[in-house]
Amino acid sequence: MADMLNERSQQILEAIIEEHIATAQPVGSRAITTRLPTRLSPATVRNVMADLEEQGFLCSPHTSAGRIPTELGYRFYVDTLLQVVRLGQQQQDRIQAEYHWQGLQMSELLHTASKTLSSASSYTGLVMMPRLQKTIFRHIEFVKLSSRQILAVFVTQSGLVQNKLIELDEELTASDLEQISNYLNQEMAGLSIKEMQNRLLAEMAKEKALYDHLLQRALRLSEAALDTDSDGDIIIEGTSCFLEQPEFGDLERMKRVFRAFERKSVLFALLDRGLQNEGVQILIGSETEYSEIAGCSLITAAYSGKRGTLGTLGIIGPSRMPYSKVIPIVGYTASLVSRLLDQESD
Amino acid sequence: MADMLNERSQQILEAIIEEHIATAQPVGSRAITTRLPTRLSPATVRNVMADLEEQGFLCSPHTSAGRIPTELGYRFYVDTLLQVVRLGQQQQDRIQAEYHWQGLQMSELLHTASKTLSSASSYTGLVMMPRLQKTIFRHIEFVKLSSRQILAVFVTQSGLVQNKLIELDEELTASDLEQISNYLNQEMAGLSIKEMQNRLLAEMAKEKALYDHLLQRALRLSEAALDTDSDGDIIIEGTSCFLEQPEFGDLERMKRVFRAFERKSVLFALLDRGLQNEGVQILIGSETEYSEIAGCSLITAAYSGKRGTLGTLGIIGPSRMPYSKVIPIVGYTASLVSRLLDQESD
DNA sequence: CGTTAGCACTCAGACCCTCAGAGTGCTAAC
DNA sequence: GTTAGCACTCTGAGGGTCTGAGTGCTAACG
Repeated sequence: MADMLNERSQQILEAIIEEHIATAQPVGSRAITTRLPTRLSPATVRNVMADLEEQGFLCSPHTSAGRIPTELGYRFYVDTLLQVVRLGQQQQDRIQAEYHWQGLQMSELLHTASKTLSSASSYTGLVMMPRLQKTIFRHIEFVKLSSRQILAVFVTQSGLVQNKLIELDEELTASDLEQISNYLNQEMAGLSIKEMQNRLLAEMAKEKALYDHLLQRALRLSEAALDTDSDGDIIIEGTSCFLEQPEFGDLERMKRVFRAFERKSVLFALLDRGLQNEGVQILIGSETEYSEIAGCSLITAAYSGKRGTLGTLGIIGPSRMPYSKVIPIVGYTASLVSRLLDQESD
Repeated sequence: MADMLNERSQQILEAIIEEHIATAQPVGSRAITTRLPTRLSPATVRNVMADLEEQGFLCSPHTSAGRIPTELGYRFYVDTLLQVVRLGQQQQDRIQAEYHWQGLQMSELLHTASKTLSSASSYTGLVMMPRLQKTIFRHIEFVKLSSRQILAVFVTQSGLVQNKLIELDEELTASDLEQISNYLNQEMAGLSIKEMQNRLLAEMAKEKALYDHLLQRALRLSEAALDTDSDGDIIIEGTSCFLEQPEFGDLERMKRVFRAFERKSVLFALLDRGLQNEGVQILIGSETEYSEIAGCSLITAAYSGKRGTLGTLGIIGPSRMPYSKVIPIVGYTASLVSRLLDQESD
């Protein structure tokens, strides 16, 4: 792919894309000549631009406007031309300072992450809450609220706390509850929630005919406690950044984007895809495969606790986006969040 | 105030306002004649309209447009002309159905409330989370996560659960923790969090010289647990409804509104004001006293648990809003939420 | 004296035209 | 292969005109 273009064509493509990112305007041959290392006439640049258009890297909104990058153009730029620099120390410090780090709960930490992603990039910050299924069980506690009402509190290895109110159809004494939680804490520690659920189901099947009521209750109770309905929430911050983007001056497009933000399912699917990948993942325009957010790009990276990947975070903005600035921000935030989560679960 | 206008002027004002609410356009004398019970000529209506403008209820964007209501006009309409009907049974049912009621946690309940407010009204739903300070303490539990790390879980009378991670500078055994929580649960049940904090401070002062280490620790631990940083969050749903409103076609105004939504402090102050009032409160335009949301109106109502007011909920939208439809929605939602919260804390 | 018809007046918005500027592609010369 | 020159195209701004909606005023009417 990179071979399709000679050195000079690549330079010109890069210059066009960077100029367009800066100005949001179609770029003419004239403007490019000043940005190039070698002195070239506009006419020469025009020839090259015509070739680039032929090959699908550029297109022109109309005859007498300049050129703008296509999605293929951005993709080539990101894959081949762009060199990502690490984040400067002072910017790292500025981001880190936002997490005035005093025993934050995980959920607050992730809210902060979403906010800093947005403020540092001036695009919209996204953070996927950890998928409980994949986190590691650490501790469970049952709090008796009334005769038939129990609050289950469970904590994951990475410090995420989850509450669940359970209505009982039979009464359990405080010591029953203690026995049950002791059993679970001893037997299940170190399993993922998913594994734990499977184990519970297996035990329940095995013990079906058994007379050990307490065990049965334990199994049923913990099953209820782990039933994770609030799984996979997404924290979105800085949606108003979209209002600043000239390419969304069209209200119709803007509405589509905002509605997608409210439904969240689209963003969830996209962030979920990022779980598999190492490092920073970039989705440009229709690569997202959702027409609601046409013209948008997504930069994501997975964050992790001690025991592996927990979720993804990133930013979403128009495809015309300063990738070289945004990619390090996402990368740094992911590693910072991972580090902070590691600390937390000492 | 109501005496300033005779019967006919009031009818005409009402017709103008309702027409404007329906069309978002300035209303002409001609259009009004068809909406009036008594047959009048446009010329007569014009005379009345001129008077209404004189008195500040109407204004005209320019000479040859019709009239639009001023804030004073809306205020008079809401106070005097509008008769609020109760919500129809089928609409009540439709709203209530959204709360498929199976052991929801309070926070999910309130999220649902915000969503139904938005979807039922097609404006933006707002719900203020209860101010912990004012809720009633019910139960506290300490979960030992590691030697120096404790998770405090406390539950309020109305079923709100709050977690807090506490770092210790000295080690506490499991039985210490149990003693401490027993002490707190016995001594403090039924107090508001605010009262409880005061009580703790008083005890701490009194026992300063004392050698009862356990008590000292109990006091310090619970003080940390109750330190409510996440207090007063606001749940906003359906911001994209603003994009539909023709009066916010102007991007500048739209941006201001969205930024206010992101900062939340403005909305918080407004909802907080609604805590004092009985019934549904209506703030029109500049009555909100925040220029960021100029041209917006806020309809709010307080919701409560068994033991008094917990917080406020409502909707925000353009001042041109079908008050007669929206007010019952807010009122009904507030009472529904109150009822559900009452059930929960049996 | 309140109501109404008639009329002159105003103004926004649609429409059309023109023009300047930016940028292109092509051709021919370097 | 590169560049200068040139004819061509298209957008967007600016300005003029026209229409329709709506007004305020005046005078007549019951």
